[in-house]
Amino acid sequence: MESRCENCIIRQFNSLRAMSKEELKKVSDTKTTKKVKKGEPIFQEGEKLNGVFCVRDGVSKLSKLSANGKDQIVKLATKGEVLGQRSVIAEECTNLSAIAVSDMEVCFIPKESINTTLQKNPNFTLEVLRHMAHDLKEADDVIVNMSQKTVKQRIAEAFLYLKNNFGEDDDGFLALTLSREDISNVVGTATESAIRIISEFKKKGLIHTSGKKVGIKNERKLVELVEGF
Amino acid sequence: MESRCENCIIRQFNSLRAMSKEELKKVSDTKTTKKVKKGEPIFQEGEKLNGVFCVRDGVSKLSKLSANGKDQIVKLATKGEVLGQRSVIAEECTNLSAIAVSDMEVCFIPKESINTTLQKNPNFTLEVLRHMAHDLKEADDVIVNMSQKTVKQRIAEAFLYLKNNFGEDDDGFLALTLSREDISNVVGTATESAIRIISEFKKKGLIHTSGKKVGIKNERKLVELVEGF
DNA sequence: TTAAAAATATGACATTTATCAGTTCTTGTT
DNA sequence: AACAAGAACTGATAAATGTCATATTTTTAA
Repeated sequence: MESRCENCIIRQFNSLRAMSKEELKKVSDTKTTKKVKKGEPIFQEGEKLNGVFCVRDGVSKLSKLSANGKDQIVKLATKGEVLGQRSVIAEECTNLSAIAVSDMEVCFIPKESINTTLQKNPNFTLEVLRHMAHDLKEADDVIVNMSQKTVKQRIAEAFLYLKNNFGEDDDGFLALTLSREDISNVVGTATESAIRIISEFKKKGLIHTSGKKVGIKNERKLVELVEGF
Repeated sequence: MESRCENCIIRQFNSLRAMSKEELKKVSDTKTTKKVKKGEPIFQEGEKLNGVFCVRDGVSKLSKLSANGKDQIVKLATKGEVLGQRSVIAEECTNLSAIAVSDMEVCFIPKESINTTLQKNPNFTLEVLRHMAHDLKEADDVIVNMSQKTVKQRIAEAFLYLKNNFGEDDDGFLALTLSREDISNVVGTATESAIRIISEFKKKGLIHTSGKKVGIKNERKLVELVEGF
């Protein structure tokens, strides 16, 4: 059967590729595969995770509830990414919720498999470390964007990000469709403000929309906007 | 002499404690100690680092220049923290500048010592990984604060953070004194806005000031403010 | 298919924050 | 001690963003 980790291509994109044949076999024997419908949670902020989730298909938003009751989306995770790693490694409850933004297929890998490999396979640990170093750098960038760019710039950037990371469909719309609320939670603004700016972008010919779908029409101008004209 | 890593207490607070006796000896033989005056850089954004810096004394701000020419301070690093780890591990140029906020003493450890230990000592790698996992969580929190809290709340939180992490002096002022500009760069706002809010806090009896020094007068109210009453 | 619910959109207005211009206070230097 | 340079501060005003109310469209489910 093709659902053995040893044969899974997804693995090539994450730290699991540093596992040995035997380690992978063990993982494969203990893992379980699970389908998650759009809108359903994979896990919730504050939960104690018994393992990590490897995304085989679909996209998940990683978000954190703020004191004022709004969710802040910290990251969008797609095919190949491993969710819950941070909290399993730090042996803490997770600080983020993971909710499916599209229908998903994820593999659950019990933390024991991860932990014993971390203890025994320095290459694996190093690989995980490198991934986390990368995530940390991205988080730094997000901090700077959040505090130094205007909402308009952040929304423009979000669209460019969606295009670069998830591509476009045949009709030229962004392949990943987010609700206006999700967009506002990515850039950290009020939903109405996001909607207003999206309308403005449309009027100015930077994007085109159809329902909640958004397509990029003038990428150059969007880039200029992000960089401050 | 007491400047050998094996005897350095600072080490207890960071991932170096997971090194073996021999590894520490090697580190100690290759490390160099350096004094950095307040305001001087340890390294600058974009530099390629040939090693990491272990903070023995003093405080450094880690910041990133934004497109609009303002610095965003991402973290304040103090005694025991290791700077430059992320970029050495990811083998990338550093994404942050490190500038001394008070007079400092740091040890430079060449990356070779770090890398060989990462290859050979899984415990060390795991320890570094745990630290980075912690940093990542903190970064997530900062993102949420930046996007969901008002400037007023962020400044209040910054003062509480400074008290909790650096303590107070004998006269009840925060032990770490930051310029108004640095404060504004921590919370991501214009210097004038930060000053205005600090004046307001003073009028309301939440803090007291003397020159650039700030002391917390009513911690409870500050906490309430951060949490949104 | 249609009614109800949810999401999107828009307007009016309040609030927050940035910007610019200028003054006063500190600090370090000679 | 005097002065220059840089911080800190204040006011006036503009710009950005949030909030609330309401209309319209889209989606969902009976």
